[in-house]
Amino acid sequence: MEIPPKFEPQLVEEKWYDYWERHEFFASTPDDREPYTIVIPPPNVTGVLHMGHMLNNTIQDVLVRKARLEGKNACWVPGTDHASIATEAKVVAKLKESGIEKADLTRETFLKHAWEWTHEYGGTILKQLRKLGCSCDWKRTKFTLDDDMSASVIKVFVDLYRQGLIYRGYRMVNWDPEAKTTLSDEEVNYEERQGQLFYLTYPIEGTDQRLTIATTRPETILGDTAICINPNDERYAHLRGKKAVVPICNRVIPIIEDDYVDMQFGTGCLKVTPAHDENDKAIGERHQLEIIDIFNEDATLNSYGLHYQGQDRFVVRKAIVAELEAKGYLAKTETHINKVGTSERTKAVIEPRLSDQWFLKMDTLAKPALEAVMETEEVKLFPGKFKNTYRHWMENIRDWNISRQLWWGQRIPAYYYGEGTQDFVVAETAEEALALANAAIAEQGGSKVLSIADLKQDADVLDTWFSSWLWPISVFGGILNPDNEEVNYYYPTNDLVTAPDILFFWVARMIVAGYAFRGERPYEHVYLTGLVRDKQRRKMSKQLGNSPDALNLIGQYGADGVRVGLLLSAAAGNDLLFDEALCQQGANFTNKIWNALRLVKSWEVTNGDQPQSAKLGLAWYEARFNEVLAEITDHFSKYRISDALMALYKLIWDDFCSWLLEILKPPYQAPIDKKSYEAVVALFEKNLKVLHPFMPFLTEEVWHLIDARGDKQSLCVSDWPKPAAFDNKIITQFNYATAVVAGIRTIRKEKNIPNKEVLQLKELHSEETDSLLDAIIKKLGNIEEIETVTTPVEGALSFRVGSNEYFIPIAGTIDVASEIKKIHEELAYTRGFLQSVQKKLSNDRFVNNAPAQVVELERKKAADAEAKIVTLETSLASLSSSTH
RNA sequence: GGGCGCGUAGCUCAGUUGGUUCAGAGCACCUGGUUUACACCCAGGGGGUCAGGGGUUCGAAUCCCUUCGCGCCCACCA
Repeated sequence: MEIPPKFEPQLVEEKWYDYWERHEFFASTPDDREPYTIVIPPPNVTGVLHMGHMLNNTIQDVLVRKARLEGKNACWVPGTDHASIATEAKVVAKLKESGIEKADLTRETFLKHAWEWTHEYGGTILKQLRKLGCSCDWKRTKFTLDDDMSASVIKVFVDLYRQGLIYRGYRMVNWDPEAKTTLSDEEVNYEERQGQLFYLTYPIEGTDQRLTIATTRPETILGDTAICINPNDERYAHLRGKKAVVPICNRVIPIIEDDYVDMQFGTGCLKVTPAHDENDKAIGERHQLEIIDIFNEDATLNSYGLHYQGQDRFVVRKAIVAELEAKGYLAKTETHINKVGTSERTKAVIEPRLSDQWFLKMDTLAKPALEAVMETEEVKLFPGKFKNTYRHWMENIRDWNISRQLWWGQRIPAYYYGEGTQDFVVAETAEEALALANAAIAEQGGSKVLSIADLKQDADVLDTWFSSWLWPISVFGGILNPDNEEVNYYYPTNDLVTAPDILFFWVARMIVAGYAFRGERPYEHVYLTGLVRDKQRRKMSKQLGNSPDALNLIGQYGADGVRVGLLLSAAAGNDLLFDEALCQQGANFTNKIWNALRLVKSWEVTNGDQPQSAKLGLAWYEARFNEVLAEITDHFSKYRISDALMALYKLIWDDFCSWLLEILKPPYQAPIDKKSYEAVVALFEKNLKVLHPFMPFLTEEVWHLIDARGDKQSLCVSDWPKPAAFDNKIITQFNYATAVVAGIRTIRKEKNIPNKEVLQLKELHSEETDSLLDAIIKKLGNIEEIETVTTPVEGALSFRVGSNEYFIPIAGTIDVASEIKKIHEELAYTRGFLQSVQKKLSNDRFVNNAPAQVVELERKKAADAEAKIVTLETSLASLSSSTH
């Protein structure tokens, strides 16, 4: 069969992916085997594949494919997330483009548009994952808004409500005026900004005195309902019990006293605006202050804003400062750095806002999740450094605001039947709610009987994370049907692979949910990848335009090349500095393996004798393979995927290609013996098995070409090589031989002796070597004859390996002076080394305190060095005498 | 403001409980090489006061203290 000179990824990737899918190799159903389960971190349904996804999913695919090869029942559940804020924002923007405002649509019409959008773009990212080679069980694909997924969310909400863990509260929340919804604390980013601190003077009622307060938000004075001083502040003793007048709106407000006020900051007088600041709200509650909300939901001012009504808060800030200054209320202005909260999604500045919201009590729920990571280690984080961060968060967890003022998501199953804020019931269906509502009315002594039309369901939807925290359970139907075969078999899952930025949003909450709803961890290991950054360490982002197009990369370097490129630089938990050059390295590696295939396939096979060199080389590689396999196994157990790949990369490139294939390579146009050929094909196949999780397409193609029996099963369901004991001695011996070969090569290079020119080698033993090695040295050094000598050879170039010396006689004159110089240098180094070892050995405290084996080692080092010095001195003497 | 972590070759990073010639790997770089798998390659080579200083120890990249530089997380100071 003719093998093309180059590996063309484009030609084989689709072929093999179709083949895998057609044969349902990725499909999983419960059986007797040990399960291996991963649930995908569901990407945004309307998203496209970016570098972070590529990394995450490549790692997951490596783990899943390896488990599959190991004979486990591997199940990787794919799916997408409805991502309420992000998706709703996209839909709103798209509608706006066609001239439609969300506000003009009914909820039903809007949702119709959103679903259309979802159906149009929803499959994109999953198709892209196929291009990357991801071996998901596609028939299991789930979407967080699927009917059964939503039903699970609603059931959990109702259960938690009935346990008293969900409550409705009038609270200060993070308000995103652009998305017009609340955000959880985790969705707010704080940034330092240069702002200004304004000192404003307020008249004191009934006097001509004034007091001065400092504020960063002068526009909020219109919502002031008190001035607060510290009760211990003697400076302001005269203000006690008085009232102040708010400038511009001329409202009269009390002056109150509270310990909260820091006498050192600003002027020591604090304006209190309970509607727009969490601390002020707390003070307001302590002192029963009035609450005046001056903003509309888009953060323009409402009627309390007087002549500023309808204008944006930041516009008003400038304008009101000017007005205050003009009217003599502005004492001074200082620059001031403060932290400003912004929305993770829309980047809008967050407005603290009081509103009715739904909350989930977290303290008791969080406890088992904290213990699972910190104490029992039922859940292990990789790398472990994230444990501290996790603990800190879980120990200081606050109640979770789970309501969002959006339409895209699971609607809160609370039904209002009366005018009071507490006149509601919570139920999974409207019918059930009706029954509950009628019962509640009867209990309150009412006689009215309601119909479903009288119930008003809460307008808000649930936070997206309130659905995704159930993901590992709900994808197996474990919420609705807790004892079903699927969830019992696949849950708990094995590994979760995700980025650290959603450790709290998602990972921690899934652990909470796992213990809360199944009494068990959701997964055993959490592998936290780094963030993908560019070469300058900048985060990849659309705005910067520094994020390469994922599919373009695959087109350019092949899926295997991109996978290798990503993995090579992705130490767990470290940010990954993405450089396209790494994909090139990956592509080069595919080419290297391809050419190894072409070489092996080019050999003509006969029944001739197996050369000694081939026999030895094969035995060595067998041992070496097992040694590296053990290393790789160890790396995998520590989730050091990048190190596992690098070990394999070097094994194949250096040991297999550069050493073994060169040893086996028959002379030009000569055939190879059958025994060696079959052995090398078997070893090649073992390489492919271990390499398959990293480079699935290339390895599958080579697998079918290397030994084209025609009936061969797919590599992805073959078997992972069994770890085997290996012969350490042969590895040591072989290393000695390679050192001799390297010595010969160095001399060839230094003296410009072509590789083609056959040389003689003389060996002066001081330590015994295995003569079997000679075959390898001869072949790779292009040596005709190796002769053992007992005295240094005159008129020859020399080099040393260990304490043995090698001589290569060459025609023409030898530069004796440079040979002597070389030996002098080696001698100096070895003497220095011996001295430092002897110093150690003559130190009684070392000999007495160090472990015996360490001391023994030092003794051996000394003996070896002494032997080498003797060798060197003999050579030197011989060279010197030859000059006379 | 509090907490956590990092600083090793030009770059990205390994270096487990202090002890093999422990100062490493990959990439990059330098030199030479193309009739006979691969120039997407082969062979050879250079390169680091392990951030600085102090200490513990027979012995420190590794443990302790300190200085400098950097990153992340948490926090209501107007």
